[in-house]
Amino acid sequence: MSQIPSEPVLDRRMQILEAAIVCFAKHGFHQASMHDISAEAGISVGLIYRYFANKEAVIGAMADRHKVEIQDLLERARQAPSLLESLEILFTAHCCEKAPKVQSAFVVDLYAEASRNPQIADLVRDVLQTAMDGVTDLISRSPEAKNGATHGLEPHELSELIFAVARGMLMRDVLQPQEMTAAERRARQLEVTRRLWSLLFKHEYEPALA
Amino acid sequence: MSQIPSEPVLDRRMQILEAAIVCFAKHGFHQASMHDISAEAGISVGLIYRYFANKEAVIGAMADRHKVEIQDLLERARQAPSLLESLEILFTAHCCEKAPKVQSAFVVDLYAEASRNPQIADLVRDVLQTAMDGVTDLISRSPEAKNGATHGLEPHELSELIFAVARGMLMRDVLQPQEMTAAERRARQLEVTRRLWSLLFKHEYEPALA
DNA sequence: TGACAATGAATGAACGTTCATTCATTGTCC
DNA sequence: GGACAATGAATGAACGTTCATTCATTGTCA
Repeated sequence: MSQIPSEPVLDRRMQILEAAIVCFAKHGFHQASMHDISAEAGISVGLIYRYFANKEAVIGAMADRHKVEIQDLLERARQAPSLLESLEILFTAHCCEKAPKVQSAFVVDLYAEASRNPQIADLVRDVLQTAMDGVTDLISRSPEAKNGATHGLEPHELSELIFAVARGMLMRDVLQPQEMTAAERRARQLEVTRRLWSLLFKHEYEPALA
Repeated sequence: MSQIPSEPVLDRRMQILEAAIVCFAKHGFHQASMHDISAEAGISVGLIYRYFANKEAVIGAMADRHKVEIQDLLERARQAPSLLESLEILFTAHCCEKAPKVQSAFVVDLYAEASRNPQIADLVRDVLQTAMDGVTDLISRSPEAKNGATHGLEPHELSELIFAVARGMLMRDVLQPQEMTAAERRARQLEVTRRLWSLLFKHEYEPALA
């Protein structure tokens, strides 16, 4: 098979969503106009309406896509050989794949939108719950938890702290004055991950900092 | 002298800002119209323009006010008798004074705005730096730090983690389906604070959970 | 030719902002 | 005190612009 797109409709949708995330991150959901998106995608305004009912639907589809991405990420984290490495995957992928700052800005905007759009809030809450359950499970199965190296905290409590830190770092990202390189950002995130890991789980490993 | 307000101008500005934060939290900076704000304040649209050059200036003034509030908060935290109590003040005041969810939504929106408005980003970064310096200082002076109970982490590293968790909790707040009571919210925040404190600083105190 | 993909000018609603106008209050003079 | 002038806070209709959305038209391929 060459690359016949079995669903050219899906390709168009993806093309539009790809453009949309760039515009949303650059201007915010409501500041980004449909003309901006169509220009970014290199198509006409009207065509967007062939694939999405309206702007809300584009935002909704973006949130859905984000959900799938998070689930993929969690699956990858699950397959890591150690808990630390799982956490490293979770903490670095979230902000370092693709365009770094675009992702962060989009997620912060998504939460801002969630604060006043109950539909988006439901979706984000659902994603978050799934991801947190995944990490809770990851912790439960880890040797660290089985060896009682968790300071008496329950896996779900640790998971909550881990996600709080992850969100907090994400928020900080959007303040960064100019683009860091993906490598710099990754290094910084790894440092935080290790620091957090060494605090949350008892370690006879190395004395904290890298 | 009876109670002649020496600066009625400031009162009007405050009245407008009070209305603005409600509208901004409810609809977001750019979704809240000047008409919304004037209606909430119970005045006419035109009057807003007597006290603020334009909408941007209202947003800027809100951010400035937030800066002052944070500095007050830090001052209060500084006066607490112990590090744990300082942290409790920092973690609870931020979300529990006044209207709880309004504050959180406003701050998340502020960060979203910062991601694309360099002027706002500068302001938020400045506030954050001041606050973090304050907490770093607080930690440095604490008995915990002097007794080497900080897991080998520097005060500023601990401060970074503390603020990351605080921001992360704030983001989570906006997902809460319906308003919690201030008391519930406070209880939850205190639990997280204690959990974090017991992880960051070595404790022969009580075994973690309340 | 017919069916469908794609265009982009046109539409109307909503927005930020302006400004001519109103009117309660204050000051001034007899 | 009473008549009148001056003030400027407050109003809200109106303006120009932007935006989401529509749809008549054009392009494309089988």
